[in-house]
Amino acid sequence: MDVSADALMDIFKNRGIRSSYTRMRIMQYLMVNRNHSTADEIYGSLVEEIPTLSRTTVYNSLHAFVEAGLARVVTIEDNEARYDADISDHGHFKCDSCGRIYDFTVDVDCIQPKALEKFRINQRDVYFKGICLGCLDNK
Amino acid sequence: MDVSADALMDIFKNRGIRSSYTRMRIMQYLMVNRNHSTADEIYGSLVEEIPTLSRTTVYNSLHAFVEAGLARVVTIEDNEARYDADISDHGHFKCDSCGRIYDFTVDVDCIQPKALEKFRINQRDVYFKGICLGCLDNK
DNA sequence: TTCCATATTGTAAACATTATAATGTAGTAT
DNA sequence: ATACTACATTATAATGTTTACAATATGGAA
Repeated sequence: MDVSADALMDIFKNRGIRSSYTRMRIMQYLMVNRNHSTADEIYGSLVEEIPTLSRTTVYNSLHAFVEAGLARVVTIEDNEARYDADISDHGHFKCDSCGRIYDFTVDVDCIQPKALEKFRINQRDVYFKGICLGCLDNK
Repeated sequence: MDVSADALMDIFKNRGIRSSYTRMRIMQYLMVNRNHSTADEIYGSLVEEIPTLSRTTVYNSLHAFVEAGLARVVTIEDNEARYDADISDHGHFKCDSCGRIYDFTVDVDCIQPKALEKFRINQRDVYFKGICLGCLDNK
């Protein structure tokens, strides 16, 4: 699944954020590597190709994407923020053994807490943890 | 809601972790202040009463509690871990305006993702964000 | 009371993230 | 096309949270 530069420029323009080569490469990375990368993983991969890349730029860009609704932060682990370009409603499962993060579909509408009836809910996150099938089989 | 030292010593003994004054005070703090405190908030409160208290001890104790199943980590925000002595199944709502964290009851059994059918699920977290009623009324 | 495993402490280090100020660039207006 | 302006990028330094480590103190069993 590749993403053309033209398509990205359109997406950025629609969301009101400026296009740049770096920003496009970061967004492409998120869209191609759907592995819920950390900012540092993105930096480490892209700096080989863009030697002048700065960590701050990665953080700035990711924040801009989140603000613009183009990506979500996944805080399933307490010591690092991960980023996900899939903004459709879905949950995340983290395997405590191999560390992989799996997506799964969730009907968030089945969660309608009475305590929040009059609250304005902007974001719903569902995080599960345990052992994935592959790691269970390896024992 | 107060918690006697005797009751706490029993709880610790049942879970196989050693009792100590510091540890009991940290657990009491979590059980009385059900406000999903950060490690630093707990340290800041207790150090007035236990001047020799060390941050490391707070972290160690909290980790021990989580390991023993006496507390849960709430990672609703990406830059800080919060701790919750309420280990019953419930979700967390964070108000983006006032920052308060609300509990709400969730029927987690209504979430049965097919993709995870053969996975072992050990922990389920539901995090919502938005604006709470109080903050909505203040506008 | 003695002893050992473990808890506590202080310091320093690791780690992720943010602040700042100078420089570079995209995109609009001229 | 050119110039201009707002914004993106960069390097460095600082912040904030959490962990590593080694010395000391303590809980609980023998």
